[in-house]
Amino acid sequence: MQLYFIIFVAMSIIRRTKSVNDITQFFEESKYAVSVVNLVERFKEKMNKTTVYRILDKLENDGVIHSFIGRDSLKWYAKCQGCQSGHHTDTHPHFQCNSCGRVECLPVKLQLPEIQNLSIEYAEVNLVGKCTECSN
Amino acid sequence: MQLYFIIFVAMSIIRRTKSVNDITQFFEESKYAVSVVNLVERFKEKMNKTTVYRILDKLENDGVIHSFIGRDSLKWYAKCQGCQSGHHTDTHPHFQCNSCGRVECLPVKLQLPEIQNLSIEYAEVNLVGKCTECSN
DNA sequence: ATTAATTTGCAACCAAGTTGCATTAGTTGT
DNA sequence: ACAACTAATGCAACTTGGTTGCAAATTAAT
Repeated sequence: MQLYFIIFVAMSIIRRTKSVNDITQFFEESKYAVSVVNLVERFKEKMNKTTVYRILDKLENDGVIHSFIGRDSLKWYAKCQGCQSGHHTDTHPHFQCNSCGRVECLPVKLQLPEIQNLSIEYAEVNLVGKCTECSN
Repeated sequence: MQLYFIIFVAMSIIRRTKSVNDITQFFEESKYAVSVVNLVERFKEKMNKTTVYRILDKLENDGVIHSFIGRDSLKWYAKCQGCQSGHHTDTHPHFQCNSCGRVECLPVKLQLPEIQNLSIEYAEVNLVGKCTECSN
């Protein structure tokens, strides 16, 4: 309830388009990462797939969401926590359950290996395995 | 020179098809990972793209090469060191230089984070940055 | 040598993602 | 309130990585 109120206020103040709001709100409420095909399917009644792609690009540039490429070659999106515009420092690992397919962001700091003579700008870490519910 | 001899002997003993040999030999000689588009382009005079895809699948299943998905959504291949058939335990990180585009396997053991209640089967780690030559 | 099994090429297809352009919606100035 | 402008959206066509079905060719088996 509070969440909806906050979203409503944010919508009123920032004044974005209806489409951008729809997708933004979806990410606010979603706990897991979502693939781009899923998003296009999910919003196909409300907007064109081109629009979905464009809004996702925009939201990513604005630091609202971040993306990564899954083992399925698809682009997956999830909301950012602590990412600034154009500077996604929050390169946490992503976990995909190969049983139920669910993808989630892991709240873990990565310790990147120090490689001689290589300057690493960011890391993409995808962990694949079984989630809690599927391993029971 | 020794390398060529070894390849020749291996070719004679294992008796694979010409196409499989061409691609296998390419990976023996190549130091870096190669994208699938590059491979199709590289062998387009010698064989059909369907054949390339099929051989890559086969070689990966046989544990000769391994693949990973790059930030460009493309499938990249590199030769395996110490991978057994169907069991790619050697999940080392891959590094892609975002200046020259070169992709290489890093001979580094990964320390995967222990996540509660998640059983992680494998990890895909892609590091992006600048390589030695490009950072000078 | 004839048959059976594998491999390859080809064309058509599928799906993710992009582009150009016309249309609509939203903003601003007068 | 209306015209003029700007930004957002829809649509269709296109590009590209990847797959599939089937026929032709090559290789292996009897």
